[in-house]
Amino acid sequence: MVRPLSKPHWSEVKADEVERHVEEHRDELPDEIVVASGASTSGRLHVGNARDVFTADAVARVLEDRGHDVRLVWVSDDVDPLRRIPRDLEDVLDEDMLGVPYKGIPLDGEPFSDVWASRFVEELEGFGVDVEWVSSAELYMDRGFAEMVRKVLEDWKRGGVVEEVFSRFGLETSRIYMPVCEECGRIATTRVVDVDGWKVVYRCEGEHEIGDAVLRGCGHEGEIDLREPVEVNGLEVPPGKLGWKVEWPTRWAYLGVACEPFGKDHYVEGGSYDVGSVLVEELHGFPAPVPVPYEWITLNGKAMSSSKGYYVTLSDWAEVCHEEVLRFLVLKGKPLKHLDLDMVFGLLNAVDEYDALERRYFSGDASHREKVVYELSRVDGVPPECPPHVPFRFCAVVVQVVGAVDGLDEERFEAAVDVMRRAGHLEEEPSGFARDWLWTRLEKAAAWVRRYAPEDVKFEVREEPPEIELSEDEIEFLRALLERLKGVDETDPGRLQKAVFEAARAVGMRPQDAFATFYRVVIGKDRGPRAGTLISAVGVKRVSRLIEGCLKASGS
RNA sequence: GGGCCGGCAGCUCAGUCUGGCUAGAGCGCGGGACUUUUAAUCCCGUGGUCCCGGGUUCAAAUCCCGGCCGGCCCA
Repeated sequence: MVRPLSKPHWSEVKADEVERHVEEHRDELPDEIVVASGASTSGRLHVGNARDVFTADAVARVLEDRGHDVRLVWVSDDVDPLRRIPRDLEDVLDEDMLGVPYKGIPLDGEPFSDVWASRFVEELEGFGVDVEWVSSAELYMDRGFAEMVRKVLEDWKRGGVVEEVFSRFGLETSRIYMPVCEECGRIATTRVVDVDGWKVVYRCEGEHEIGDAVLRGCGHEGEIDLREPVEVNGLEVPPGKLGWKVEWPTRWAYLGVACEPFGKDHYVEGGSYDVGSVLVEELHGFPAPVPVPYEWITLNGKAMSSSKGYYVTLSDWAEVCHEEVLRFLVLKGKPLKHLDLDMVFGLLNAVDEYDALERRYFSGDASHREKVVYELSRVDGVPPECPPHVPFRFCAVVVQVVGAVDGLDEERFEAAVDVMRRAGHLEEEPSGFARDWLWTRLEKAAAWVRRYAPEDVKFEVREEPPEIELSEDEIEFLRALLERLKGVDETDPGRLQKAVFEAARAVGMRPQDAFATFYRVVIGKDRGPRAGTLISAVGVKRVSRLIEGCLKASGS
């Protein structure tokens, strides 16, 4: 047995599987390999929804690299009934929107679901994912899909495959199709009474638990045509939708899906993938796609939820960190691994880890699997050179030192580069790509400081000398420090660090007390970034001015 | 009741699919650079019942069977 030189990444293993699948079902599948992903558009879409897409994108990218034509589609589930009013929209949406399909809920004149979907698709572009957005509502309004729906309902009416498969799994078929009530606009309260060709007779009645509410049917009895949209709140919505367990397989067959990632909740015995796989084969004569079940992304250990307003969006992430780092976090581990997001220290560690990987990639020390992870993490291909990895957490200090937390300009950028240079983080003068890269990192670090940095790592260098009460020792210490700062090379943080320490020793003060005094004078806190680095960054002149001013203002 | 996933260093995990070098990394911890507070940097060091039991094998963290514990999901 020859030991393989390097092991494949999970995306490659999946791609192998998809290739075999496509080979085996050449007659039933389209020429282009369709990799599907999707989400329910019931509210703002977040990084949890992005795992689905990144996972699909990874498999798609590998297949593309192998020379296949691939379609990456993303389906927005927008005909589902609204279960609860999202927290961010409590003031905007009315209770009577509950039970109405998302597509029929207006938000600034646009369907509620399209607002979320289009925003998400746009965000995905920024993360290097180009999806073909397919709206479920539009599918239902498509003639070809409507024909498949009719086929399903006819089969159901005569007690065919659907009934047989459902009962095999111990499931009921009573809610196999949900018409939209033309009277009240809700989809959650209707029942099919009869099916006849394109016509579906329904009644809006009974009590239905949905979310935390109980909805009562309006009593309307009507008839819809599977080909004709219905108007709800001035918006055009499909006449109804299939129950999820039939809708999914029907969609696979219609779109020709060969591979699809989905949340692990669907991947259980008797769950929707299980039932769907059997249905799609027996009803539509189409092979079930290669499944890629994945775990949820949690935020500080808790599930993200758009309806509860507890989430991080792709835009949130991109504001405070590199897009690649999120892709990296999602793609490095197998899809079924838990991934817990922590926007504070977890984020800093993730950037370090990503930087280290990037360095190995460029030095040629990366294993095969690492190379794949790195390349899959990239938004826009491999950069022309290895970026100048000034640690992200150091950048978070630097932006505060140069006063760029609220915005970066040329002058502050130069000051920041100066600090990095003195701190020994730059091997050569950054230009072109390296410069742009540093600019981006500094901007993101600044945003991170604004939004996520804990209080104890935040600080601001004083503009004016403070008036504070100083003990004799402290006065002595500050004078000694001032003296020592005079001749010191300000580009040498180590030397400056020593100067503080020597000054403390000269007056017999405990170093930690001396340092605390120093920080109080310069940044108004008891602690701060390493003193030498701070003085070097701020400049001896400015520090001296603060100390002198403070001594004067404090009456010494 | 069933399913999926996980269990390896103090912590978070990689390695398990495809059995094979001495079981790794980061963080932590100890020490040093520097008599120093800090999620600044570098260096050195520390750290293990790979959940338990059995089986297969020349060889098991890895494969098989049976348990235990935890998380999640379906019903």
